[in-house]
Amino acid sequence: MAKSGTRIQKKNQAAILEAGLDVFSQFGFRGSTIDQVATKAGLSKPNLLYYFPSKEAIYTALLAQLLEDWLEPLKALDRDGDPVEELMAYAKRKLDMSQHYPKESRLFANEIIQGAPRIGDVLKGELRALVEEVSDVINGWAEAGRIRPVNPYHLVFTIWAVTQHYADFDVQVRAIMGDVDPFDSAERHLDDMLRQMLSV
Amino acid sequence: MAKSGTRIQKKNQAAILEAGLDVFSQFGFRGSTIDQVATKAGLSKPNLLYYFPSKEAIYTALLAQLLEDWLEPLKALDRDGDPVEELMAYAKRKLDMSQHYPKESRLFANEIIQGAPRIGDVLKGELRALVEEVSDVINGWAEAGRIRPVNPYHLVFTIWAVTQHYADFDVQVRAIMGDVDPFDSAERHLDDMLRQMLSV
Amino acid sequence: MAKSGTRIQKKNQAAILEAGLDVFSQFGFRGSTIDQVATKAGLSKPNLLYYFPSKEAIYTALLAQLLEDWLEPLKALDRDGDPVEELMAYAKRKLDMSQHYPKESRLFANEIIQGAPRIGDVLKGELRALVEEVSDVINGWAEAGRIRPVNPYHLVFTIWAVTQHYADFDVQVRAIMGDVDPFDSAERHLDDMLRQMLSV
Amino acid sequence: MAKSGTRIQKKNQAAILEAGLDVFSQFGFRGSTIDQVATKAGLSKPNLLYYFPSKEAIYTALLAQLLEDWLEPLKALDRDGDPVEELMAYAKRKLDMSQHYPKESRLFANEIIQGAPRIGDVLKGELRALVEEVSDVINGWAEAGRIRPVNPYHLVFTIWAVTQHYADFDVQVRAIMGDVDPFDSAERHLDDMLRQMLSV
DNA sequence: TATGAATGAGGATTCATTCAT
DNA sequence: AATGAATGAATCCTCATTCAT
Repeated sequence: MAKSGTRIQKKNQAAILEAGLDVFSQFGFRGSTIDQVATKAGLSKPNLLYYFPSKEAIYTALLAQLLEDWLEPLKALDRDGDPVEELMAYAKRKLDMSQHYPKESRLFANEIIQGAPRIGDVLKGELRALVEEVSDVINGWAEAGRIRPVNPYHLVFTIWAVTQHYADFDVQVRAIMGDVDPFDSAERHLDDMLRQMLSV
Repeated sequence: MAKSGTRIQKKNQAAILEAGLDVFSQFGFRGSTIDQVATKAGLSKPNLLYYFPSKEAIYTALLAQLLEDWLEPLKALDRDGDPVEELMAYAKRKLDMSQHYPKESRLFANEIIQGAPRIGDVLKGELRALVEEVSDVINGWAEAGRIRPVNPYHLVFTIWAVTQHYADFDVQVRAIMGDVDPFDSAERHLDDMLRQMLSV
Repeated sequence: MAKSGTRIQKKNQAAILEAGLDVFSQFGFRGSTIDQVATKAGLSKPNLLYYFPSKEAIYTALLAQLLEDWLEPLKALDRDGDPVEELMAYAKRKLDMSQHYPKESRLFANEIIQGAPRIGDVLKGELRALVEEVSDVINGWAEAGRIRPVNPYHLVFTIWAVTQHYADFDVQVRAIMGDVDPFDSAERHLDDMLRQMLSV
Repeated sequence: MAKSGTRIQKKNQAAILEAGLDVFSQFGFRGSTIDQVATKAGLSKPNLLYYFPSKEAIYTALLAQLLEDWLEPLKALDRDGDPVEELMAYAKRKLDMSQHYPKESRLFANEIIQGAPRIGDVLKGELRALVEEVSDVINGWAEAGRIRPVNPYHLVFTIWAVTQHYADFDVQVRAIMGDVDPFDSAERHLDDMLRQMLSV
């Protein structure tokens, strides 16, 4: 797919991916042009296409890279830890990602909203399996009486929805909250919400 | 903007708006073509442009129509009703909208994710004012000890995030839950979540 | 070509021709649209096409009507009148036409500049013959010593050029002269010029 | 606006401008198509648009270039020269331009006739100022008794009108004069006319 | 590695004209 | 005599991609 040799190659690839993230996350795949990406990456269009064979290739590379980061926190959930703390830590990590990597979140959101044409398989495969595992863990905790009984799927969706909202709907959130930084108070709210929902 | 006379006009306009909703909600504004909309509406491209002067006009008409429906439930919140019931009813309405009007939700999400270029003003104006009002109501309830103290802004965001997630991330939700209809269990979860968060 | 029956028909035909003159004289044939003409004439597009079968037909009708008015003053030149007075009267009539029918002049100019695709034959036929006649008259006058010897063709061109300039280059003339009405002083200038050129 | 580097760029730009002059001068702005220009320039349409961003840009570039050439002779008028000779030299230069650059003249005429939408400002600014200066010079000459008293504005218009007529109304002039080259006799006529008008 | 040049396939929109009523 | 509806053929312009160097 992408070249992976000298320093300059790596530098340019990184620049392209970063630029691609900027552009694709804002305008979506079809709404973005190679020119935008190339300009932002400081390269000429043909030179950009020397590193990635097509617009699609850049986008796909971004998505692939993104997916790993996306799934990773879920894998870190420890069935032997304290249930409430574990879930709250997971939510916290997701919120941090929304704060520090909002473009990634929006890129992902864009892809899903449009029907996940490029990552549908991952969703139905790896992600589904992962969530199933997590679901088992949560169900185990509930059966053991260590958390309130909850539908594990919807619990996971809730954490995703709430945390990603601050990245994906950033414009709306800030339009409503004005100059107050949403993240200053969001964590507290999330904490409270989960604790209420889960604590026995 | 749009003609508004005879039967055939109304019929075609409606067909165009419906087709536009289909297409725009899936591909976003830039990712959609007039051809797609025209074909789906059963019209030729120039004939479609006989009813709406441009691609943008269709999109704008959809957004405008959508925004009203979007803001309306919030206005229905009754400060003299039972706090928990009022908020749960609101959440329920939002969830119903996600279930029955998922395309509208995705169209809206698309617009917001891309920076709300066309409705930024509404967000900062009418929506912000509305949420501020609601925030006052919620704060009043909390101060009166009728619900647990919560950050009203984040409470509203949470309700939005969770309910809209089922429409906007529909593909992902279904990829994970398989053949089970998410909405069958979502309401129960939402109910439980809000009751835990709010009941004193 | 055009219907010619009832009052209403005549009224509408006249309205169309007048509107066509307005539009065509400003934007040229290709630069004008039937819609512009129809709107200005207070008719619907299809109704306009009920009276004239095509855009071209309106334009042609205008040109034809115009040509007569255009050639007519030349025919009025009287070989038995006073040479200088005759020529000055002719020039005066042309100047008056520029003042009172500038659109007609511009329509004509447009057509000629673009190579006279529609009236080339008239130019090479009727107009040429007319000018030849006039040329004979002028030459006769010169030979009789009643005016200074001049090239009759260029004399005619000069009269055309100078008088039509005030209509065709109206914008430029007014840009340069500011609020002063060019026609107030133009006639005097024209008079002087011709008298100097022609008087023995 | 236009690239300005390598040989091939200069070559293609020149080809485009030349083709644009051909086409625009004949059909006007709206009546011309990019395709016509591209074909005449020996380029594909998108390749043409690689050099100029739009149809308008080509036209504007032509007009800008043209305007300089257009104003220049006027600046050359020398208040310290012999009045009649200076004015006749100016007229001669204008006539030469009509002979050798008729397309430029027609392009200009087209623009003015249609209301000078793109150069109205230049007309009201630079051109007006220039003519005002020239007007002062001519008035000075007249007051000094070195030429007959004339309205300087109309004198200038007359020179413009008569000389440009041979370019702008070329088709008509040739239709009337047949095979005789108008320019062979035009200069003589112009000379005579100005001398009669101006000599004391 | 890098870029200037070129192009085919769209894609939005315009517009003269036709059709049905 | 009039109009609402419809369309095919342009026409301007964009853009991913290729080619030559």
